[in-house]
Amino acid sequence: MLDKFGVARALREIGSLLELEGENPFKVRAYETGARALEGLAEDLGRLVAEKRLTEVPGIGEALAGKITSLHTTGRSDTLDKLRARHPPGILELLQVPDLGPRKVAALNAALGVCGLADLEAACRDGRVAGVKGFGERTQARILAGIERVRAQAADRRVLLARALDEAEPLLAHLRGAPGTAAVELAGSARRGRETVGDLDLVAASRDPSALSARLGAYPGAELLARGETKTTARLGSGLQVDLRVAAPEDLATLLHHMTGSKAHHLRLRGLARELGYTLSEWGLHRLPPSGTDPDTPPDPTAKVVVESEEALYRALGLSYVPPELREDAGELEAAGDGSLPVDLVLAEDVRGMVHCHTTWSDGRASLEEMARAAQAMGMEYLTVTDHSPSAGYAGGLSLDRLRRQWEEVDRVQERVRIRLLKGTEADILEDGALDWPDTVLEQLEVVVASVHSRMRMDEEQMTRRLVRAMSAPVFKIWGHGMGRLLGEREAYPVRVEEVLDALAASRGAVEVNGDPRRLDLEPRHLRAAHARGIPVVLSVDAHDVAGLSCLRLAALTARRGWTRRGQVLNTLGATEFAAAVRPSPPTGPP
DNA sequence: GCCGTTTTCGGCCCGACTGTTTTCAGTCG
Repeated sequence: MLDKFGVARALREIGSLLELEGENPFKVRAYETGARALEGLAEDLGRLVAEKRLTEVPGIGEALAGKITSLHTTGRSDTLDKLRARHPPGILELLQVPDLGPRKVAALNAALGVCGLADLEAACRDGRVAGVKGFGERTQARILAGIERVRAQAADRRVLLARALDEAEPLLAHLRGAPGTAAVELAGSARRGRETVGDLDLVAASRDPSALSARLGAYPGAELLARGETKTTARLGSGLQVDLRVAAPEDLATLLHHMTGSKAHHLRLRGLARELGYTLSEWGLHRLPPSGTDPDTPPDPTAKVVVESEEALYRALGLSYVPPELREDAGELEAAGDGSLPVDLVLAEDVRGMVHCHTTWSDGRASLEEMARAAQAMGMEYLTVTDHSPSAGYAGGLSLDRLRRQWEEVDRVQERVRIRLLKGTEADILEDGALDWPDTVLEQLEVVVASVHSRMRMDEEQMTRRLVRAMSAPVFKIWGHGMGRLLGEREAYPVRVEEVLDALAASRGAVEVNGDPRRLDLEPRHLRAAHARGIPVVLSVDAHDVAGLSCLRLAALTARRGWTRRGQVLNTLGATEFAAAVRPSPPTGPP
């Protein structure tokens, strides 16, 4: 019995092992496509299997449906069992070594019998790899270095988006100073706002590529790893890798688009281009020669279509513009084709109030007044003061007595600042799903964020019940950092999100997009599930100091990835409207 | 292995860079 992620893993393993055997690359890709289709499944896998409707899913045909059914119901597949029997167990980890693909792994295994990282390392150290046909001393040294990196990366592979953006900014400024350079832009997963980033992808428009790569090499701490005519790779002092691609100014738009990805989005887009009689690459959009033309005929220089911008590229393919944050092949191309893609995705600039702020009253490091003045200086119209509640003892949670005294300070500070301060709390969701303030207190507050901070190792059933109860509370509450994940440190807790969202939709409340660089929670797919239920959203900073207020941009990127529109975000409202929208006390109905 | 207004076969995205070659295969993104 495997869930959809387990089945997807098994399909990828089949694909990798087939690749190792030199199987048709398109067949190999079909397994990857199938795995992706499963992971993105909106419907329950069990139901699709039971109703024999798997082949209705694009990318899944008869053959994959059979294997998926077997893997889902029995946890096994004959194909996978046979493949595993033919290969030593450690062979797949060799594919993780940079510059080692299926062909080379197969060659090394055949010649030297290596079947694991330790084997391969030993073979490099005593020089046996260099003796294999197709390999040499340099390759052997690269493999050895690659093994080191695989091991290092196993601990800490990707960096947080916030860090990648912080590193990109001064580097971009540095490169823009290179002679003959018209533009340097950030691309890659950082531009798409992915929560973690493997490397920085930069693109540039320049008539003098070598000046630009020299400039990259001269960046303090940078080390050039590869340097070609149009592509340069470097490692920054921090260890972060940078890929810089250079094109002539007229090719910048297609290069930027290419390097922004995602790969899945590109695959679909290129297929679409081909259907319309074009071929798309980083070097532009070209009309295909008429079918039947000898493939060795040199390309027709007039076949190139002028593409001035990414917008123009999508337009040429009959699509509305797809912003970078949406380019994940998660339905955006279908929506861009039929005009249903949202055009008013929220921007950080749309936000008028800072939500979810801590102060020295609990575990914040800045005073209430410092936070208020900093938010005011950023142009904000209001700030919610949401310090921790009584059971958050570890975080200096407020007692009722201290909460009342905090209100007095809020009133005092309010007289000295223009920005409106809203009295709130970040209430703990207790083990049984109750909030840790009585309703009588909650109803006197102006904002309630409700979050889980303890007992996170419950099973899925318990956690779902707990959160369903919390989200069903009669007060209006904002579900704080919904899944409790800490990127690279702690997994999200197991919970049936959709049931929790159903409860929230039936009650009164909103979901938060938490901009803490380690959280970025709820994540995009769950945001889309919230939108589908009409649940409003707040972009929040969860700030514990003045610098934390700048997390707003990360919250906005994450919200955009979740297809969040401006009108769905409560803190794009003015202070009075926002306060009315989130007021915890239930509206007084007719008698 | 999947797919179909080119529809049950014959396609399937495309180019840069490296190393070991001596004309190209493999890998990567």
